[in-house]
Amino acid sequence: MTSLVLPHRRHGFAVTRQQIIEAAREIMREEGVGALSLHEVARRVGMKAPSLYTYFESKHALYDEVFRLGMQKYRAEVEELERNPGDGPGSLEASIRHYMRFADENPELYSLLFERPVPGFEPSAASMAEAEGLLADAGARVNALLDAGTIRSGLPVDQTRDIVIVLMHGLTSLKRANEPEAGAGEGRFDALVPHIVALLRAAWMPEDGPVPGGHQ
Amino acid sequence: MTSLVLPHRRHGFAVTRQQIIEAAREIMREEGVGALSLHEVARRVGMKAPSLYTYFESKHALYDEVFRLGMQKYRAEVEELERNPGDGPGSLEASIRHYMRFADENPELYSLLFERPVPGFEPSAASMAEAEGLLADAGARVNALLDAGTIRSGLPVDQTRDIVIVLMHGLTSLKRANEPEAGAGEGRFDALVPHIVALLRAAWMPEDGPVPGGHQ
DNA sequence: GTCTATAGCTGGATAGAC
DNA sequence: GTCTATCCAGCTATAGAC
Repeated sequence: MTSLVLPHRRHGFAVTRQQIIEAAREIMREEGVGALSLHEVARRVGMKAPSLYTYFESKHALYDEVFRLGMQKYRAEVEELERNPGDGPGSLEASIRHYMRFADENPELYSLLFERPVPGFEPSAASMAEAEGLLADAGARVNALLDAGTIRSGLPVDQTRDIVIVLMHGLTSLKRANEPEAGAGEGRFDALVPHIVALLRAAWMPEDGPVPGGHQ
Repeated sequence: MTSLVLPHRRHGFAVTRQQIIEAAREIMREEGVGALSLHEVARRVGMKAPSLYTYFESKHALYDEVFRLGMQKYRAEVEELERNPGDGPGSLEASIRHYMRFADENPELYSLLFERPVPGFEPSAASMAEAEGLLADAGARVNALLDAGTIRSGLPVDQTRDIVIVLMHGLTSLKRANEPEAGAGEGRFDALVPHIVALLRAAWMPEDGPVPGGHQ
């Protein structure tokens, strides 16, 4: 159980590293993901830029760590969300709203994770593993919704999952581009969420039609 | 009919201006929209950077012109597409595929127009007018699809239009982030297009169910 | 672990000669 | 309309003293 990893010293190293990451996220949030600058990071943590190289090999390595931690954070939130039971339409709506809220609360993470706005930045293998885990999580989630009859598609799980992701991502991306000032739950695109849940519920279900109030 | 606008001289001014715009698009395509640099533009058109200020007031003004012309180009393509008749599912599928193809052929325009990746860049009033015209076009288009019974939503036209846009944009944005190398028509997300058309066709239509082959 | 110094490059924009 | 010169600033990254 001996720690093979941080902190190297009594506590300073890991703490400083965390501060650097926080400062980097702050800059990305304020100036855009592509505007990250090591000089500016250093300024904000009270250092000179070269000192940062003690903590990260390069600017890309800093991006990569923010990416990896961002994926972990999103996955942890989803896990927490699923601690509440439910396969019904309410839980699907909650998942979509959570995705939108995550983008609202962590725009710099949303952009870095799901929009890939930094040309030349490719996530490391470790980071990609997180991303693939997220996709697998989503597949399992959609599978449960299909089993419960909350959504019907007549398609393989993977394609159904992709349609759900397309809707979540389309809503969020358009909201951010067209209504960046609208808060969580506000605006044209948030208003569509219940209708989109109904759409997924009604699809390919000619026999009985949508059941707006039903739960299973 | 006397030209109130370019060219000021026999022909040189407008030509050079066009070359500058082309070079700018080229850079944005290669390096990312945010990486546009006037020095690099000048290099490519065989000038020095200060000379560009004869043609554009600032870097933002150049962005704005690319934005405006990009909107015009997309709208013109849509108009051309609609020259072929049709309110059926085939024409909806064609519209979605056109959106994806536009992003594939003009990634720098797609990003600039629909993703807003340049912090601090706000389109001018003239450019916003183009953007609003595009939204109106889309509304009219969706209205025709509703009238023809190709899609059914039980929602106001504006919300139906927004759902269609969400789907088109979600498909395209995810494809670009996750499968940037896939060509037009290729990949997981392109494969979803027919299913999404069927989804919009089947929605809120409990009486008769989807009619995959039907046209009106 | 942090610093100074520096290399070596990039950028947007303006003034003023021609 | 294009240029040179310049201003002033930014940046990533490395070398090496302390």
